[in-house]
Amino acid sequence: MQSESMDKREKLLQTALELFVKQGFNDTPTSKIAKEAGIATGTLFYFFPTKDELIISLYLKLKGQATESINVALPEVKSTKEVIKTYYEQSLKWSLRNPNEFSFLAQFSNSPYLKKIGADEISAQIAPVLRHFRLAIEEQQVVDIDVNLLYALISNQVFGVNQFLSANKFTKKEQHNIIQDTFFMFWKMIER
Amino acid sequence: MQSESMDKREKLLQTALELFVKQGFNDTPTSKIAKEAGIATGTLFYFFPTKDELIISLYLKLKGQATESINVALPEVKSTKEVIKTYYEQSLKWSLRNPNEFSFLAQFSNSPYLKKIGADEISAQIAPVLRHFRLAIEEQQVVDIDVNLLYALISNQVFGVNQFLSANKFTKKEQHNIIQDTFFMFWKMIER
DNA sequence: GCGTCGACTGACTAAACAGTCACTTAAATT
DNA sequence: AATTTAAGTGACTGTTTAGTCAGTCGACGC
Repeated sequence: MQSESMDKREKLLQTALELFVKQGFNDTPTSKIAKEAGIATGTLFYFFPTKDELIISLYLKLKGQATESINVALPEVKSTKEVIKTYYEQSLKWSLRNPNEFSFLAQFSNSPYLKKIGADEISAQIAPVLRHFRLAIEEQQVVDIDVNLLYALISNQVFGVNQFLSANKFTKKEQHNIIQDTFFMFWKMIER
Repeated sequence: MQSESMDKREKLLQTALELFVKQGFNDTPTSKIAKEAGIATGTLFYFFPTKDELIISLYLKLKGQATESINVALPEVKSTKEVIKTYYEQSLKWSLRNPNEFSFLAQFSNSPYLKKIGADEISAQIAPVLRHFRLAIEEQQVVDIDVNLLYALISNQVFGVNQFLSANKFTKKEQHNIIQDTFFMFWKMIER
């Protein structure tokens, strides 16, 4: 039956995502998640021992999905500039394709829940990207700044542009142009 | 006694800030806030009819403080570039001087609580800054982009640099240099 | 056709919660 | 001196919450 029936664990995570984004962690009791998902509360705690672990599982799953989706498009063959451009575009496109997921990640990352995750667990995920950035700096293609600062700059520019694009209604074409233009600006900022 | 005894309303907001930043909205009951502040729970609800209103009051107070502290340093006489630079520096310095306040604002802004505030209330607060940015664009000192996009870019770069500076231990001098350098980069990005 | 095992259930409970209310206190007003 | 008013109290309550538990159910080997 695995192929036909919805995996209940997944269904719970999916429902939790929607409710957390809409109502916040505070105002979404586990009972509501289970009810909305059409699953017994006992089942929720069968899969996730506590509400905190449900929230953290959801974060790790979504963070993993985003990272994977972005990294898949980063083949080694491209030039350094192309790698950074691809990272920028893919991050932005993922965030626009998955607004709920992105919103949840932002909410989680800016809450005290973030501290409940091991720092290594985070740095492990961004390590491959940092390697690319480090390379770009060593090749002297890019200004000589701390690689973590570079990472913070690009991430937060992606966040800002997402904010702007989400707050307005643009056509696909307009969106594409804004992404291109803002990357051009970003590159101007960091190129040596 | 007003000058000697701590204003209880203020004391409650102050205590709430610390607990919200440390534990999140979820895990900070009103009873804990009152107890920690050494004030009866009834008094909390005397000043703030609901927990939500306490949270929103705190947000509005802090957002106002930040805005005021930044705007005070924006005299009209300066050149356009100086105005943007001052805005950048002041934002960053306020965030570094007030880490708890900044953390709370980030947590609030990325949570569903934000939607409980009128959009006008927010746009009213950033209006003066946007006027400056609009002027800079009209003067052709800066690339011709939507002023809201410019605002998003500068805000999020401030956020990113704050993240980087907070995550590391720098001397005042190093901090100052990083602020200068990143503004220089930012200006390179947006100058025409 | 018996036993076990993992997925799943939902009524239940103990604790915690936001918010109430009858009351006190102290200062200002009349 | 009497009265009103506003600030402040904390025990209390009805509700909600996260989490439990005794047990159902079908599958699958034996």
